[in-house]
Amino acid sequence: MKEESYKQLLEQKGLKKTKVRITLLQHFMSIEHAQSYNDLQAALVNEVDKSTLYRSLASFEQAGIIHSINDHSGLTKYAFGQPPSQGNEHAHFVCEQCKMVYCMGKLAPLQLNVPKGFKTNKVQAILKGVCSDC
Amino acid sequence: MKEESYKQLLEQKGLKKTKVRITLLQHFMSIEHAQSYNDLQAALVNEVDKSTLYRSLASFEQAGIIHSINDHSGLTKYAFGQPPSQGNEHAHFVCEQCKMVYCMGKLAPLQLNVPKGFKTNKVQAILKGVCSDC
DNA sequence: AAATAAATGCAACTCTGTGGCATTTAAAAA
DNA sequence: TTTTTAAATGCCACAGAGTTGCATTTATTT
Repeated sequence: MKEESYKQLLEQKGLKKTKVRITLLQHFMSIEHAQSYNDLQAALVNEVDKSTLYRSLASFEQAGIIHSINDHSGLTKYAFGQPPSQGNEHAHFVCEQCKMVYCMGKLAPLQLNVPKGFKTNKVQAILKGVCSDC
Repeated sequence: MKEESYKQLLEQKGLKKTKVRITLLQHFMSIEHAQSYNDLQAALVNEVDKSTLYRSLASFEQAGIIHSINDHSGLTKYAFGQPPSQGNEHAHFVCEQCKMVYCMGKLAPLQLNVPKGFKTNKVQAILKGVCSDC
C-alpha cells in the first residue's frame, strides 16, 4: 500500500498527517500481530518520544484505527482494526511460546449463564495456545 | 468461620500461620468479589508492607488458595478460590458501573474456531455488564 | 505568507510491582 | 521450655508502564 493510502485514512478520520502518525500507521498495516509499546518503539527506531507514542496510540484508538488488547501479560498491546464490538466480536489468541497476540476472526456469540441480577453486555475472550509459527 | 479454620487451611497448604496471612485469608473468605492491591491494603488498614502483601498474594496463589485476574483495567485483582483450569473453567464478570469483579460459575466449554495451524489450549473469558448491586 | 490549533519533545511524576538485606517470628529440635 | 533454623516481614531502593504540564514545532486554515 502506498503512502497516499495512509494519508487518506488519517484525513478520513480527521487526524493530522504527521510524520510519526504516518510511520506508525504504516507499521500497523504491515504487521499481522498485536504490538506492545516496546515493539512499536523498536519499529520506529526509538526516534519517537514516549508520550508522543502513547498519545498517538490513544488518538488512533479513539478514531477506531486500532484497538488495544490486554493479554494477561501486564502489557497492553495494540492491533490494527476496529475493536471487537456488538455484532463484530472477535477473540484474541495469545501464543504461549512466542507470546505473540493475534486477532481471531468473528466469534460465534457465546452462551454463558450468569446469576440472576447480572446483565451481560459483552464478552471478551482470550485464547491461549500455540500459534502456527511455533 | 472461626479463626481455627483459617489456620487449618494454611497448615494444610504448608504455609506458616502468620498474623498477616491469617488476616488476609480471613478477608478473602469474607468478601464475594475480587480484590485489587489497594482494596487489600485498605482492608488491612495499611498496616502491611507493600512487598509483604505482594509476597503473601504470590504464596497464596501458588498454594491455590486464591487466583489472580486481569480485568482489562490495568490492575491485577485477586479472588478466593482455585484458578480456572482444565475441567474447572470459570469466567469473570466485570461490572461496568462499580468495576467490581466476580467469579462466575462453571463455564460450558466454548466452541471457537481458530485458523489452521493454531492450537487452543485454554479459553479465558471476561464478561462485561451490570452486576446485581447496580 | 501569516495565523491558528494541534502534535511533538522534554522532564518530572504516579502507580504497580519487584528485589536485596537486616530483623523478626513461627515451627522444629533439643 | 529454651534454643535453633528457616521462612516471613519491613524497609528501602529500584524498574517499567503510562500520564501530565509546558514550551516549541509543525500541519492546516485564512
